[in-house]
Amino acid sequence: MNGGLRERKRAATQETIERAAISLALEHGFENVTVDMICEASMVSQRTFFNYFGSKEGVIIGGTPAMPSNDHIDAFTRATGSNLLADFLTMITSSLLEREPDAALFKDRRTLIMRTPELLIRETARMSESEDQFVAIIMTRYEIQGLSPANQPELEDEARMVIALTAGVLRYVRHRWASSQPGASTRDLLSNSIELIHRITNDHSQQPKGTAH
Amino acid sequence: MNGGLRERKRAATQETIERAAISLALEHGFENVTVDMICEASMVSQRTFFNYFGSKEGVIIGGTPAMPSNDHIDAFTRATGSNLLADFLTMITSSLLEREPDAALFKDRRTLIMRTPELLIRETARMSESEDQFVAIIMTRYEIQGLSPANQPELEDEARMVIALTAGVLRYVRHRWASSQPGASTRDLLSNSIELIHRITNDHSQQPKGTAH
DNA sequence: CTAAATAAATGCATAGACTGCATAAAACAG
DNA sequence: CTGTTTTATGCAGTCTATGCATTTATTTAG
Repeated sequence: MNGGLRERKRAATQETIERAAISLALEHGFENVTVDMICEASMVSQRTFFNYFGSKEGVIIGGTPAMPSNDHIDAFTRATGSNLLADFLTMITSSLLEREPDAALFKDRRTLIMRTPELLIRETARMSESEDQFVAIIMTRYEIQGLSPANQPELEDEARMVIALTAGVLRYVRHRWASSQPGASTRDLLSNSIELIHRITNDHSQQPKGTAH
Repeated sequence: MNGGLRERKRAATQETIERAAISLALEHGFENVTVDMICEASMVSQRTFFNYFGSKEGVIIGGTPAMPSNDHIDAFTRATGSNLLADFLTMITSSLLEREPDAALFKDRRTLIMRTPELLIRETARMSESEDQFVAIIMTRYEIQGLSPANQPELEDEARMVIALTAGVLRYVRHRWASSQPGASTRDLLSNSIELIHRITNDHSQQPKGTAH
């Protein structure tokens, strides 16, 4: 059942189409590439293309919304760290990185997404598509941390705000990813972003930063 | 030149189409309404529809990105308040509210947008479409506040993060708008949201909130 | 190994959003 | 009233996307 011919062929076809699409889009710009062009380059029918990815955008940003693995979720809900936003952001970025094992392809995708408004919009929207699931995950963490279920509504509000903020920050992170050097550490990038947020929300307007530390 | 027949007719046509579109979409759901249906209801050709709004979504969320008025921008750049994020958010929401004088129509739009994922995505994206202009506005404020232009790059980063965060928070605010009662104060909504953000970013995990304060 | 069952790939027809281009109708300026 | 400038429309065509029927390939049961 596993590793059968069918499964392997399916994976191969998917990869062929994806690579063709990314390559074409990098060369001509996403909006100047038609689905037919991608199909011809990857030798499948248009119908097959849509069977795999559902939409033209899907071939770049992924046909199905990315959900963190159970391991990541566990690590998040049980984290002892006190910074909810940082931990959540870490979970999300980890699962994004892990989704694409091929580093070069990962970066090509990022580059493409950042230079194509349409794609960036979609990718950003992905987070809120799964909003309810994320809320559930955050609520689990609250629960494990022993927060009283009494004020569940307030906690849920808080969770939604965390997700909204994360979606915003992710835009920033993606931008950095796309222009990063090979050795760049995502961990550092995240902690810098969190620090930046702190500066902003605790803004005292006087000597906000810059030369500081 | 002003108040001419042409201009008035144009405004009337636009309003007719918008009302027809919103009404139809509220009744049948945005995705079940075709452009042809809107055209028939408002007695214009399809071509005219696209001349006015550019896209099916445009008729709901507005054909052109909303930019705050000069008054709002001035108020923002010269604000003495120390909370950059709060001030920026205030400027944005004010200009959104002011854009639609008809309160009932404003709420219909919000309701529609919140119940239609596709529209919500677009509306959210609107903010980043004008990102560069917003960055410029924020930089002006920094300048007026006497921040050294020496660390301009860092300040620009900070500005972009503020915009990203605002985009996130706006999602939350819109949600509240759509479900709010007539008398609800936007000012209160904003200050509650800001407070929520503070709780999150200063999170101490122990007694984070709920019964507190 | 063969035949039935299952899954995948394809072709075809069609809807619906959107654009370019040419033309007709309306409003305006002098 | 006449020439100019804006709007409105018609029409043909492109492109994404979906439903349905058919063919082809893989798997599994006997």
